[in-house]
Amino acid sequence: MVTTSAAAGRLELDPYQDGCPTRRILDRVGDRWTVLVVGALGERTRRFSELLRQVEGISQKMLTQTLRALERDGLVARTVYPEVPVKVEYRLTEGGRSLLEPLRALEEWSIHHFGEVSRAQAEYDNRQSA
Amino acid sequence: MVTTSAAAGRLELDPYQDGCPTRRILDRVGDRWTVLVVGALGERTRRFSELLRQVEGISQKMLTQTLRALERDGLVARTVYPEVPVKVEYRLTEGGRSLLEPLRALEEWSIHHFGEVSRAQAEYDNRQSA
DNA sequence: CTGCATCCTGCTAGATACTG
DNA sequence: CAGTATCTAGCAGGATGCAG
Repeated sequence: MVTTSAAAGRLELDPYQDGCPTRRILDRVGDRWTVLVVGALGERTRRFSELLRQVEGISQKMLTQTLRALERDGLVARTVYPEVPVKVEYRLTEGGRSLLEPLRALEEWSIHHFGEVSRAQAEYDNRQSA
Repeated sequence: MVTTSAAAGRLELDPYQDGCPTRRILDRVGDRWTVLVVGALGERTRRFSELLRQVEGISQKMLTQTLRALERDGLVARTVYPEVPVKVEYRLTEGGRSLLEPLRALEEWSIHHFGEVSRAQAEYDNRQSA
């Protein structure tokens, strides 16, 4: 892992620029299901059907799509066991595991600030209707 | 993810559960424009038109929408100066600034892993067409 | 079991025009 | 300058059926 000296090298890859390549990454990473699927794979290797059950609300189509994208990005590895019926396992690659940390940070933030945000929303809505 | 030691029996905040409230937060936070707008406000207070210019590619509509959502969440404060023409400034609240860190972590990750991911994609696409 | 193809729908976001 | 309102197109994503 490269250590990140935060503010230093921000100029080369400025995500505020429209064409900036990091935007593509941020888009994928910010995807609703990506976050949850990567999280679900954080603990251990999982089968397709396991993921379908664990990530509540995801459709088969979106799970497939999300996994394919992650595989293409080299963040998830896919292993097919040619049994009958077929068994397919997914696991995070090293890159995928490295993504786990920033995502956990986000999740921690969500949990920690949920109450605060909810209160703010309630107040805001109150002011509006008043 | 929620596997922070104390999280044993907290069904309420399991983001894998469909109804989990943290999902709403993750959804907003993971939003394409939210990340960029919060980032743009990280440095200092900015005016509407400044943001419109800085966050390249965002439409006026989406900027307004994103700012309203952030304001509602209590993450951004809005100040109107009743001059002519009107001047409106946006700044991060304390909560908003606290969000800055996990977002920066994500951005750092994107920058550091961009090359790796690109290579993986190229390889993947090669295998497909072959 | 896993996953692709197809069809169909609702919402999202862009463009445009108008206002305080 | 900083919005709101309306209209529309495109596409994300659900449902279903089929295949390896």
